[in-house]
Amino acid sequence: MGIAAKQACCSDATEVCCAVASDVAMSSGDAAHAATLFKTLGDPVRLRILSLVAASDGGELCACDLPGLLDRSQGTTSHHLSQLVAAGFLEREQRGKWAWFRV
Amino acid sequence: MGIAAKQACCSDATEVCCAVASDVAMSSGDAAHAATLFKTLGDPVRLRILSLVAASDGGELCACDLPGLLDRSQGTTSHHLSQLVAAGFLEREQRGKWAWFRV
DNA sequence: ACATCGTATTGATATATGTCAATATGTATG
DNA sequence: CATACATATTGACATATATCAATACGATGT
Repeated sequence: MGIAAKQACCSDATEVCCAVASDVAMSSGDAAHAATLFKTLGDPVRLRILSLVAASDGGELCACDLPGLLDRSQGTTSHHLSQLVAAGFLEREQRGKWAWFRV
Repeated sequence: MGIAAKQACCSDATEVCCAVASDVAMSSGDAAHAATLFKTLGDPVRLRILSLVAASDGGELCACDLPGLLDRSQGTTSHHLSQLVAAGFLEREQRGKWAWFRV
């Protein structure tokens, strides 16, 4: 019933004597923001995309290679690329009719 | 159609001259394992639990405080704690009838 | 043993997400 | 302009997940 927090600190003080965990810990907003970043990394296909881009020659990779490398449809790879770009993990550059991505 | 990978490397060599991205990049197994860890962190409630434990006095927190701190039911908080323990982010210790957690 | 309190598990439900097929958009080239 | 090709978007569907209420489990103390 929430006794522990009181026992740990300030149980006998009438004034504020120290910070409690709920004040020091990250806010709900911070947690929500950070969680979206982790969630973006929480898919094996997206992790592999990041790894492939980072390991590619020149640090960039063409979207045209991903369906073959990942064994996923073109639409699916495009979807994952969009998420990685939206989260700021990848940058997109259109060169001719190809789309290139770098970390 | 996957032309870029060939153009980037080895296009005119008959023998192996350098590593291609798909060999250097993380394997599907590695990606799957890492993704499960990120997925565990990809929930705002679990991030807040980790933060609260880390910020708690003595670095440990009683499960009894979480429903109040997180505004979630007892069953839900227990569920998240189990996931964090299973992923190795938290350790659980039973003391009396209370369960205490540390990072 | 019994009653009580804290925690874990189960069942149910709503929402989110990964996936593909199909279609649309856009970019170069005949 | 028309055609072909690369990428993005949409619709549909199956699975995963966060959540709660209810119940089961486990430990304490009377």
